[in-house]
Amino acid sequence: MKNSSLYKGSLTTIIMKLLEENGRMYGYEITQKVKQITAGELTITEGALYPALHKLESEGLLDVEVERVDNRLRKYYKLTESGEKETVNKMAELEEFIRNMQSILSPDVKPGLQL
Amino acid sequence: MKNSSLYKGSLTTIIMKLLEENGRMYGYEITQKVKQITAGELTITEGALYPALHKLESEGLLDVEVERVDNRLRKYYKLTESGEKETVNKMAELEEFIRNMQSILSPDVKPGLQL
DNA sequence: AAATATACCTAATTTTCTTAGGTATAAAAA
DNA sequence: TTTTTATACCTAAGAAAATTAGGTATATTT
Repeated sequence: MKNSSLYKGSLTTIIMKLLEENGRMYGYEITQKVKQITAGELTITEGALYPALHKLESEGLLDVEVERVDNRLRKYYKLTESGEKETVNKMAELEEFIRNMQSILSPDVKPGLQL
Repeated sequence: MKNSSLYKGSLTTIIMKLLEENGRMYGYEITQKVKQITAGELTITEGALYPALHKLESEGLLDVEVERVDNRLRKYYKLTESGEKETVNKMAELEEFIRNMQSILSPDVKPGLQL
């Protein structure tokens, strides 16, 4: 398999975190940034990315600005105010998720366990 | 939401790791163990669990033994040899996944970055 | 001239999960 | 004693989120 099934359900979180970090980004830029950050280990497919961006926009979490650069279209996305709030929640969920998965991975390091 | 969408795609990994740790377990026991490990934060629903167990069995990764305890049926699952090998892969994938998500979460702590 | 990179998109299908049921026994609470 | 909760299994319909496999178009590199 290319990407492990573990990445299922994480795309929205990834998009919002990148936009929080970088202010505004366009779709293709997001795919390249993820490749770079993960040293090529995670590839965001366009068939997943674009529908996800459109959904976030329709939910009012992202705003779009279309620009023409080098005679090619770019759709820049940025977080709305509501999107920024939701990003905070997403980050808390991600941290909790990682903690819980690490607890399963390392059964002797349970949260709150006295050693 | 009950469980964050981040857990999508992680159920098989969780099941196999628990079976690797505990030798053999039955379905209900798995749901309780996950609740316990995650301090109630993650709830495995039966509608997800049982189909997942049946799929792993049909793929030859799990073996089943049915036992009657207190006049109730229990289906004990354990890893096959092939299942044990696959669990090693799953654990590697989980560790890589966590590393990559942490890289996105903490953009200043990229893997291999000189600090 | 052809291939690769940039940049957007959608539609059909698959995977995985949620929701909402169902059956049955045992123990605890009202 | 009746009802609820816990134990223990199950499935089917639908939703969510992805994969796969296309499509269009321009710019750059081979």
